Amino acid sequence: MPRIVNHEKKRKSIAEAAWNIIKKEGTEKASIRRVAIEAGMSAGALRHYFSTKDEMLLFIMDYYLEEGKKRSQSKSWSENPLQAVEEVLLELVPIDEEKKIETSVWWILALQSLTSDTLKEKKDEMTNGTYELANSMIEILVLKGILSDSINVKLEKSRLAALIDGLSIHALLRPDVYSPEKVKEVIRYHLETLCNESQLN
Amino acid sequence: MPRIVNHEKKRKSIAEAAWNIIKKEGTEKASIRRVAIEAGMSAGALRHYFSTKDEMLLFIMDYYLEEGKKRSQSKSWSENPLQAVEEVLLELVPIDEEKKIETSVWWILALQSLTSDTLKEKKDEMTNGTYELANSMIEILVLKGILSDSINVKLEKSRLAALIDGLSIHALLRPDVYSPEKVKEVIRYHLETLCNESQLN
DNA sequence: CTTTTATTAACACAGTGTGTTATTATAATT
DNA sequence: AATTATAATAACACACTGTGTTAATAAAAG
Repeated sequence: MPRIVNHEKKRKSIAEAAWNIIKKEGTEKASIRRVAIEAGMSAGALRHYFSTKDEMLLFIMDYYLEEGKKRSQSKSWSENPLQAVEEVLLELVPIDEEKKIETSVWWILALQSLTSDTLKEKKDEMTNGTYELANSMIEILVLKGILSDSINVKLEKSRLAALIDGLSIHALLRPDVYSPEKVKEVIRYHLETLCNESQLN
Repeated sequence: MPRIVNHEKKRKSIAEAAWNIIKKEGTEKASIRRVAIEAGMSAGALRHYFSTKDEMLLFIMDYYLEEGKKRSQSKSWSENPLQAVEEVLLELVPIDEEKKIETSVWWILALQSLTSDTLKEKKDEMTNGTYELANSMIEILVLKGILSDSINVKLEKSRLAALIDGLSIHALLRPDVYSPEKVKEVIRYHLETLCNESQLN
């Protein structure tokens, strides 16, 4: 009976409009009204697709995380497991302009999740990503027998996750000190210290 | 000629009022009007001491950083340099409720500094803290001859700073996974890996 | 007692997120 | 083809926000 429009498609187009604003002017400029205008609709119309702002922001993050996943899946990783791990970890760190924006939005949302009720529910889901990926990476290295025997696997997982997110935030806030090259260097250095000397080329 | 009031004292009392709100309800609830009421004055009066909200927030951070410094200066550090370094680093990480609040406000402000013009100027000053402290700690360990010969001092500084801030943010966002004990464990573990085996007790 | 000026209060303004209500448009039913 | 049900949209109202401006108050100095 009703006129039918592709709900999900419209949400995506809204997300893209919002992203354009965020890219240029930051998260807090992406108000519902501004995004609505950018997306070519009224604020009330937008509210029909996202009943709350946090909902919109969450969708945006999910959407762009998906995009990122697709990107990394289509990527071909190195044969050398150590190098492959390094490449995966580099995906988590803002080494180019696009990832910089994604990362800053990400951290802002993550910190907002401490006080916003809407975001609170998704907090763990949001913040778990790096931790799980770090775990996987360590496990891969363990399976491949590359890791030095003296390491504590459990602690290495926690350490790697923290290091990556620390680098992520430093690269964001102090790009002069933590340049993409520097970040890469630190990650490589860290991985090297985990390994048997004999495994290094 | 004019009535005289202690400007700085009033700013501090405002800062404390704001801090009370932030502690209970988060940064974004600390609006000028709310803080003014909490401090027992009108919004216009508050504006006389802080002409902008960012200015107020910056003062609050400075104020509480000073308090933190005083606290750590009055503290007595261990004789064992490795242990002393560990204790200093633990000061940077949200292992108790008070530091949790300080840290979350800190990160929120730091990330806002990416888009807010007022905060932008203070960005480096704000974000440099951990980096410089990490540098000092590594240098102390170098001077004491505790560090293993195989390490790259420069990279270790960057790595430590990133690790500490990463732990800081993880302890904030995932206190279930990164409990105070876990954080301590990771820091200790990291320091141990930097050292000569012979130096460890 | 008057003058001077720091301090305070009271608004106005544009912007925000969030709701509610009315209107439009369209697919299905009669 | 006319009617109807309802998704989609628009247009408000509301209580906030930060930021200004402008007038009133209070107290120290002449």
